[in-house]
Amino acid sequence: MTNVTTQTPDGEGMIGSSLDGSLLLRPIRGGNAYEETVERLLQTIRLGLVPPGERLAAERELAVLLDVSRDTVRDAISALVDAGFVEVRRGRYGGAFVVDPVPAGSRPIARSGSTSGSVRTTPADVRDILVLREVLEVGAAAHAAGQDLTGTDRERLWATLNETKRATPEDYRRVDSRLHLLIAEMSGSPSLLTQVAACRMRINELLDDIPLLPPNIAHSTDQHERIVLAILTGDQHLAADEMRAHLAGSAALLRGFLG
Amino acid sequence: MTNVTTQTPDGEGMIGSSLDGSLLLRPIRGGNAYEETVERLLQTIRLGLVPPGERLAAERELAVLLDVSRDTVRDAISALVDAGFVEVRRGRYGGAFVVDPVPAGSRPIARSGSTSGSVRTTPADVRDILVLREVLEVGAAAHAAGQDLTGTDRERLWATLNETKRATPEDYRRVDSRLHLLIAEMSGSPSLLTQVAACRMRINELLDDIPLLPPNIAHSTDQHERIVLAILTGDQHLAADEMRAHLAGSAALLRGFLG
DNA sequence: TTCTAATGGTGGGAATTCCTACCATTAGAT
DNA sequence: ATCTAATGGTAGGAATTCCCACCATTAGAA
Repeated sequence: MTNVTTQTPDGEGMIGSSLDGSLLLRPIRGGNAYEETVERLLQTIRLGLVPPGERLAAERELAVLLDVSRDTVRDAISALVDAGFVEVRRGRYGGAFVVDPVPAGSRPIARSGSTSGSVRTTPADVRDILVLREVLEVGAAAHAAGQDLTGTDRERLWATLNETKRATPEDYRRVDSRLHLLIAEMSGSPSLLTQVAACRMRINELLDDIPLLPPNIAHSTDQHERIVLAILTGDQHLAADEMRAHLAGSAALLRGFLG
Repeated sequence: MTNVTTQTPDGEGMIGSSLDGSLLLRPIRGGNAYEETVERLLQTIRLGLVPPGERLAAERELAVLLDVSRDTVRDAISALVDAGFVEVRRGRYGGAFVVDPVPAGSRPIARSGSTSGSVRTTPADVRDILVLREVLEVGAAAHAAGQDLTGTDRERLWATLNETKRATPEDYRRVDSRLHLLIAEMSGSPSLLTQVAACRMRINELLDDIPLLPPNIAHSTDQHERIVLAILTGDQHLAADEMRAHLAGSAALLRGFLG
């Protein structure tokens, strides 16, 4: 259904099947401005980019950064307050502060006529997102290894790696995300970083449904170290391979539970 | 400036510098719905997904596919008519038909109070998008090579490759895009395909500003053949390497003119 | 011819989003 | 104590976008 180019009077190649217009004719926006703003702010919190106890940027600043009206930002923050993710304090040096600890999974955030009926994730969806993740993160690791990293960047990598080593199980997801995002940042491409973040967000939603075992954590931390070392020594191939191996672990886990 | 987490009262790691919130706090949408709709429709035309003489989907259908009101779709189509890309016919079996031939570059499409002051692309922007493209397309090629392609898929690949061989210079951009998108489709990840398409749209905008020389075309077609062969023989490493080499060409071109 | 169905064209009102001020609160500086 | 500056809170109007219903046109079917 919804076949876009039904008739092909004299179409040049008739390659058709799915390379027709319908490829790019997908939803322009993932929802209204309000929903997307909530999603973005939630990401910065749940990916650990704004740690518990820290403050989000000021409303006016967020409005500029997200290119959205301040009203919309306020609506979004209000939703985050209702959901228990942030607390708002007025006056100078006030703002929206991330609560400590950050509430765990489940995100029933919505407004009145929200038509988002929580679509079920099929095994095909799982495979889809896993392929995308591998492409993005392996590529990011390889490019990070190819960069001429500054001393500061190297220290940040190492420090974040150490954070993952001493992270408690409840903190692990957040710290793990920080490390992966930091690697993506080292690739030198903000767009790539954005894609990795969006992808991890989707993956994290899936991971919320399956248990995280200590043995997995130990193994994962070991792989993190090898990835970081490969990046620091500038070995692009090794960085890619180690990242690929690292991702294969959680991929198998996800496929086992959901695929 | 615009440092989001200015003060760090007791922040856990003070990793701070750029892994703070500002990473994900980038513009939510690339413009208003109207502008994005025009852009998407333009790309389906200029990427050759709806060939000259063919008809775009009906307004009501586009509205559903793009998740935008029909009014906005109509505004966008109206802009395409003004710009000379499509002609509209009424009545049953009517619709918006792509003119033949498709008008060449330059896109002065705009509306009345358009505040989009055509943001200049900086060298950093060029590097950014080029890194993202390499990651996405090299990854797509590698995964395509790793797939167990059906006979039909193999034929489509080969047929599209042959189209690029006999394409005229004016057709080349369109046919080239089709091949690259087909490769992305073969990766088996719809999300990856979408990302590749979006990325190519941005790249094509940049390519519009620089000349396309026949020697480039010949070399490019040669590389296309090697990429397709690597995919068909299931050699993931070779497919990745050939794609990387292929992209390096236009990357150098873009860096030379804009970077 | 006549009818049918798909399609573009039009209009009114609602919802969302944006814009632009201005008010209220608060921590620190003076 | 007072002032300052940054911040959240509020309000009105404008612009954009959406939704829905209905009209006009047209190719093909009956």
